[in-house]
Amino acid sequence: MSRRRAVDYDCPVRDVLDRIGDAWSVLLIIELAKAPCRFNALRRVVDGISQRMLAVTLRNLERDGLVSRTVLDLSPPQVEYALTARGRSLHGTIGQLADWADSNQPAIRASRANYDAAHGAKR
Amino acid sequence: MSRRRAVDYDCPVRDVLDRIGDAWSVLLIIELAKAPCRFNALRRVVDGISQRMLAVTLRNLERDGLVSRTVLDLSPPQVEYALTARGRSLHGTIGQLADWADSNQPAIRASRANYDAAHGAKR
DNA sequence: CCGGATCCTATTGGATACTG
DNA sequence: CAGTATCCAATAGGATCCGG
Repeated sequence: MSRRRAVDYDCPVRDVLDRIGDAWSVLLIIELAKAPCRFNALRRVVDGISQRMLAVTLRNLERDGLVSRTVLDLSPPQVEYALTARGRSLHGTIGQLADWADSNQPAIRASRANYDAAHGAKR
Repeated sequence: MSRRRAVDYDCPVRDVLDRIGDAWSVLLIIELAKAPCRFNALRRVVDGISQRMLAVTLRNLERDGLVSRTVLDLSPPQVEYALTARGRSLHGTIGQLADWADSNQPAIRASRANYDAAHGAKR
């Protein structure tokens, strides 16, 4: 995901962190946690994601067994994406982090402003 | 951190996710959770991190008030890095995720292997 | 010992156009 | 509708050299 490290640190947490780290995965998981959704619907609701990244991210999530992909053979064709049990489980865990983020966001913002003021404003 | 999105999605969780997402921050937090540590000592223990990224990452962590930086005026100079209370708090939350990662790692690995087998092996 | 400044390459990811 | 393929600009990050 991110740059591949020179020495590939074999930490079991890395895989998950890489997935969490990328901007869109989490957004998609959160969105799909609300309800299953189709490709273009996701595209509209996520706002800002490119078609390419949506496809790539969904494929990765599916590959990890976090999201299921169901092709409905209709015309026009439809594909439904939904969280798997594992995906929902991860969503729960992410919730912890989101809570932490929410409650610490103001303090962090403040720290940053403070830091930037102390050191050269725009670094 | 990652690419800046065209439409800057103003989600309070993003900041934290970006920090978590980057490879080294979490590693450093985990390391510093064990004990405060000096620059080059960190460099040795983290293994694979470049001098530049260590400096950059530490600076970001300090900026967010997650890590404290204490200059000991000795010869040779020493700088001690340590988790702040907020840093420790985040470390705790990360623990949740690490646990999830540990217990789901095998299943994820399996899913990937399975997926890769089903679709063109190396995609 | 701690780190900033540079240089340079690999990767990321948006835009666009095309297919089933 | 649901993607894939190609092109290309921007960035991340390693290597290296240097100063405090």
